Amino acid sequence: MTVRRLSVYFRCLAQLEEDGVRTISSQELAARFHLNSAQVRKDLAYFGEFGIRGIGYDTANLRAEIQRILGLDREWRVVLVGFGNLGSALFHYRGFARQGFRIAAIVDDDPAKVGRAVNGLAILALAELPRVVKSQAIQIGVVAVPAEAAQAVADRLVAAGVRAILNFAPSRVKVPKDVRLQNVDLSIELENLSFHLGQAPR
Amino acid sequence: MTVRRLSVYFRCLAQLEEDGVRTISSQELAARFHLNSAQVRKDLAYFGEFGIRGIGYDTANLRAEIQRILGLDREWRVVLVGFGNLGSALFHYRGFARQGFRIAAIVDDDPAKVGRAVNGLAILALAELPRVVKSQAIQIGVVAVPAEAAQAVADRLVAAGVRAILNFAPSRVKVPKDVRLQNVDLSIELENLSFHLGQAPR
DNA sequence: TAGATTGTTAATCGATTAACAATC
DNA sequence: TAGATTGTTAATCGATTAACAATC
Repeated sequence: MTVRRLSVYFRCLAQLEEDGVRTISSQELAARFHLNSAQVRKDLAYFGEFGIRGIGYDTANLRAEIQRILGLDREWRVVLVGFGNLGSALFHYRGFARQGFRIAAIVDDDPAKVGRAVNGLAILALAELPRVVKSQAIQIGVVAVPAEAAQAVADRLVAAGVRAILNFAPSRVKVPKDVRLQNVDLSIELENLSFHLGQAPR
Repeated sequence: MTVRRLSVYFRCLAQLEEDGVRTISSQELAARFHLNSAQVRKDLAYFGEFGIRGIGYDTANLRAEIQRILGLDREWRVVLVGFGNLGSALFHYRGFARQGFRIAAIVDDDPAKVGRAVNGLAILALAELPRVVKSQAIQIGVVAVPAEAAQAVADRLVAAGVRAILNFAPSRVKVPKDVRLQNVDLSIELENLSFHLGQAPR
């Protein structure tokens, strides 16, 4: 939950920095998100003393600190598994690169796709996974395959040695607990929307 | 938060029903998600008395009740705005239909795309939005355009009369508070992953 | 009736907020 | 020094969990 808020602060600070705002108080920062200023201070103080009493926070400095805390100051090397509609959309999604996620390899089990190149990056066979994870020093596997194939792909990614999996398939997968798993489950978002629409009057 | 858990119960119950399990206790249900049985009972009791003391919950009945609560027993009519990589991926994503989200129209501002048909559904010009929302009785707008265009698209959707917006663009948009907004922000998921990887030892 | 399990009340825990001494 | 704002401790609030009477 704190990380979620740090993400929000980060983007806000980046914007403020662009706008030429040099310092900002917890009060002002909180007001932008309907949050409490004590919460902002507590979130930040947890990671260190970044503020100056009587003044507030140096915008650029705080932005840099949060960037470092979130690990956004470094590059994460990613293998994209599955180059269907979703995989292709993710590959072209600029937000990935913006956050330091570098797609260093693509694999797919469809022989018709293997060998093709997108933006100069060749699509490799699934069997190449262990070799490419090692040679490309890949840390993260992105699963963009159909639900029924997700677990098998996750298993192969873990065996190949990735440290984290970002799962876009609409199914839960299980991984050893030393591997970080992040599910991006669209179903839950849809159900949330559906529920709240159902509650509304009309 | 409760809705999130209801979603999880729902999928679990659907699975149990398929497996032929007739009744399940809060204890058993909780065990599957490392939750507390009191929490399961409380979540469910909030919406009504669905259980039978001494027995547990009827799997099929509870599944149906949650389905109704989540609004998954009805169809939601959707307009997809933007048919780039992301829009195309969402259009072909089977989870949408599975949850009752029926894409009834597609609009895009690229003249090269307007007029094309996908699976028999024509891509319309952005200017058609007010007309199509009305004629197709559309309740939900899905925003799948670049970040810089998201706010303008959201405004047009609201003006056209949708009741909810599902925003996939990597930017926050503002809508009147009688319109339900759900952001699917991949950036936050990436930052979460990045943060936790950064904390891990190696 | 005895055993099991619900729905709900009371106790606990953690997260949010208020208040304030420290200090720029 | 006076005013402002931090970092942090204490108070509050809400959500989770334990306990149990109701009841199948």
